[in-house]
Amino acid sequence: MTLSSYTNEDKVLLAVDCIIFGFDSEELKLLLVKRGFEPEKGKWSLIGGFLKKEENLDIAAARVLHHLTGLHDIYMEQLYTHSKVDRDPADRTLSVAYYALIDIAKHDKELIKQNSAQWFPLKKAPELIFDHNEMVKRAMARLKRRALSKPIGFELLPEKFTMRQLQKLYEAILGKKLDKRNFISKFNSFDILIKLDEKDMSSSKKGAFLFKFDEEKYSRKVEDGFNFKI
Amino acid sequence: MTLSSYTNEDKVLLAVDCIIFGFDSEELKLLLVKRGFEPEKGKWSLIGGFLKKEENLDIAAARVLHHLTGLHDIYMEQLYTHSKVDRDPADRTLSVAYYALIDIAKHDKELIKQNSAQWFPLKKAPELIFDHNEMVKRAMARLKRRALSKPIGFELLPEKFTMRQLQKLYEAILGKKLDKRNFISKFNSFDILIKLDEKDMSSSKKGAFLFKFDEEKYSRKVEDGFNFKI
DNA sequence: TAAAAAAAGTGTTTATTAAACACTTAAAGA
DNA sequence: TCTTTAAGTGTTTAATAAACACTTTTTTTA
Repeated sequence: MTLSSYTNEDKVLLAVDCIIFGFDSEELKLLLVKRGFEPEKGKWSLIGGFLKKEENLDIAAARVLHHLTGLHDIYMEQLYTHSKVDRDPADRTLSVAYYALIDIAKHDKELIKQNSAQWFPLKKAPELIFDHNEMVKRAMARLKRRALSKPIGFELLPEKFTMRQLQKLYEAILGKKLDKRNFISKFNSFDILIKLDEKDMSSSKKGAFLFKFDEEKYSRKVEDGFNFKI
Repeated sequence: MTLSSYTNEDKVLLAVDCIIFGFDSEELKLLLVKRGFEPEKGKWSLIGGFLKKEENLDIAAARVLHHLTGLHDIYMEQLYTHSKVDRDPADRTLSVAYYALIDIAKHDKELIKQNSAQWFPLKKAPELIFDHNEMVKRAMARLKRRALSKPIGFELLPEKFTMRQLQKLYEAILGKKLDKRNFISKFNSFDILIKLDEKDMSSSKKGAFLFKFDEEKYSRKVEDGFNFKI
């Protein structure tokens, strides 16, 4: 077989942009950077970078995220490829949006400061460059959808968490208040949490039991086709 | 503001590949082409083409589809961007998968013959080149998901259809038998069908009433946030 | 040291939705 | 006129979702 090459076709620049979500026990946050180069220098932006020849997109997105936060092995998912012809005034560039869920306590605070990055509550995030606002909107919609069908939220929580934190997180993602008793009994029916003997004393006098996610039970249930619909 | 250009970054070829679904009253079908050039010449493939500098992806996908079928204004949706480094042995190429839903009766039969394209029942489709099998799998999953949350199926049916055809379509998409009475009462509860005075006599002696989709009512319900969950 | 405050924890009832189920009707063809 | 074939039509039961309020524990304060 002869390998011909597609010599007469147009080539384009391909960027990846990451919508990085965090959660601080109260609200969802977004990690943004102040752009250090033209065009749109000084404005807020998602973190991004260009795909290199020897990478696939997942690798490129992980590299970009690692570069900003120092974190490895982060939950990321490809969202959508944005291609409006004039989306970047500097050059014909397409961008593949990825979203990432990280435990807000874990990233390298020095590193993000060096990169002039900053956490913003989702509702108070500034206007972003190019089509980044649309990317965030899409990411939010996907996150909501995922949260309703699998227990994705654990990526955003510390290893040990209280039921209240878990509920607050779901409330933040879904954008509505949930009933405490219904939420807990729903979640208990999944049977994927381990109740610890420890209590978290930071938010009440009585203290609240800590739980952790039982990855093993979870994987088994996924294999069995269990439905985690909230 | 000075527009700098990203001069040192790698550029890549970007293809679009279309998963084209049709429905023939019995089963879902896929429109495939026999590839006329190397690499993998003579094997079956999704239809595809390269993104041109002056197009966005939606336009490119529509162009590719129109070129094969002669059809305009087809329901298409971007699915996923495939980026494995060696996915195309000829050149470093990424591909954005789109899926399309068309009324199998409408396309230009001559044109597809000229392009050595052919309809295959989904279950009897041949092995495809590159990562096209994976693309089809993803498309099928998306179609299933969409069918459960909005009445997407009308794109696959002729303008007038019987309730039986509609049910068969959903059965084909969801991959399971549905109860006739439950299906009809569910669909009636959406209140987006117009019952015509005509009957289709082709499949029974009694004849079955024809219906058509009420786009106007549907749009109003979408605006009101109505949930079309099957 | 008793009362107030503050969040944790815990079940039951009711409403809604989904699933299971079978006979009658209409018309053509033998 | 009897047989055949698919169309058409409601009700009952099961499962899931939603609504709902009081008790417990411990610290702080009067």
